[in-house]
Amino acid sequence: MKNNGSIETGCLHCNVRLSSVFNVLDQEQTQELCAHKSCAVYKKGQYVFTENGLPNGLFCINSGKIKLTTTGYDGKEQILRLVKSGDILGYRALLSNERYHCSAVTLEDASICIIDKKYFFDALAASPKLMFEVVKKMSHDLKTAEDHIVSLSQKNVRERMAEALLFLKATYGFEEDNQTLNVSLSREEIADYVGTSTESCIRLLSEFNTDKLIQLKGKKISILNLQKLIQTANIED
Amino acid sequence: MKNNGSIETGCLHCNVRLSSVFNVLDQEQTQELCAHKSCAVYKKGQYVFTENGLPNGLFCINSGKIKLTTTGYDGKEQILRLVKSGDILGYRALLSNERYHCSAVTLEDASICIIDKKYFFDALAASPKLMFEVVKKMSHDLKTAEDHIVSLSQKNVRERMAEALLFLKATYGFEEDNQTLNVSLSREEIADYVGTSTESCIRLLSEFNTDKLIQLKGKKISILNLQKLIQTANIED
DNA sequence: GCAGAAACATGATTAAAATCATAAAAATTA
DNA sequence: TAATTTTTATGATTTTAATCATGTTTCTGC
Repeated sequence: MKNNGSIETGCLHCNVRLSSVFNVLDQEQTQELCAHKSCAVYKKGQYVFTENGLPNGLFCINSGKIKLTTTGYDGKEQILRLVKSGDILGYRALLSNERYHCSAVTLEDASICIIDKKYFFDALAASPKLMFEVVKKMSHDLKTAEDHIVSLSQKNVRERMAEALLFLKATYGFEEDNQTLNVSLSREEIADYVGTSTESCIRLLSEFNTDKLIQLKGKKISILNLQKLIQTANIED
Repeated sequence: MKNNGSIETGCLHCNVRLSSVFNVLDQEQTQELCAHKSCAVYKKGQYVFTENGLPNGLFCINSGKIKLTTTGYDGKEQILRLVKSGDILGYRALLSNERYHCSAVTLEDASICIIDKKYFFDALAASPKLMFEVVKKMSHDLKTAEDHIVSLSQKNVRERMAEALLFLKATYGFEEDNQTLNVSLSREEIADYVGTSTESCIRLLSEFNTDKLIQLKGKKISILNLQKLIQTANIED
């Protein structure tokens, strides 16, 4: 009885797995993995885990988008990372044996597996390959965070806003029309990523809209002039 | 011929090793390590590695302090991390098989070992314990970076300046007098960490000095009123 | 010890962005 | 569908911090 779930949720048949850190596992290891995970469905806006909580497993996003946020001073939110299907979630606190220092909230309905903590550690110790994959993921997140630091330190709000739109494109890509960002964030959420006030965020997006860099339709943002947006973000000189 | 260096530089007798990621190695592994490292001395202001360079080993700080900086837009420097003896250096690019995305510059004369790349990877694969130590280090650096993001996003320059002084205290500690920060940075370097202009940095430090929060003597900064500095940094409410 | 350069200091001005205020539009719920 | 709340929008004002300008001190090399 290796497979607790239905055939659809079996890891061997999971096409997201192939683009995840678990792609390095062989068939046997994958079945082991499958036996130690459980899957859950989350509604939009639900918490997957919360700040200060203790991790008891590794989350793996099957479908859906998630924001990692932390509550700063005066209760203001800060979006630290954005996560998509195939990504692992909650690995930092788990690996360093600490409490979560941020919360994970779904941006849309999501399906998420949780892999048993003990099994995951054993799997890591048994498979250097898997460990290296996780290290690469963390390394990438560290680089992204440090890029963000430079941006926050040295760029003005307009540049950071343009950069944020490019980041959303890089993270979630476009819809079928090849220009609409495949994620819906409120202006406040965008501001919480960019590090500005909601009003400034609204103002700048309106301005980009007027200047035909982007097109706004409710929460949907389309990139009309990628080249000019890159210029506005002032990426490399 | 296991030991290339003098007895003083042998890893077995290195007291810095015990507070480093390599403390998990046994005697035999430590001798192996010793056979695959070489040690070098750097003068203050020297580059250990530079942005865009290719890593060919892991650096381990024997003595001395190092700043990790990246060149932002308009050539402005950003200090990303501060490194001290016992710390490893240049691990991110090495582990993710990328070029360095920042440069490492010594803040004072330093003695630094470099551990052969191939050996280090083999050692990691052979010792999950060592790997976990490295992962913990990266995890810590990621948390620090994300804390910095929140600070840059949500705090004003005065708060960040106070926070930076507390960070220097946490990183390098005090001198024997138990109040003077055990590191010498120029005002410009502090500004490059805080994310402000050199002038604003100078002004705020003078102000803290006038307000008796700190005492300035050239590059030496003493913390006179820790409690008030914590208040000024607006850490937790 | 001196000359030049770099770092530190401080005032004046300008620019950027936050905050405050108000209102319209959209979404949610009764 | 009407009522209420939330989100988006935009103008006016204030605050913050950058920039510009100038002078002083400290450091460094000869």
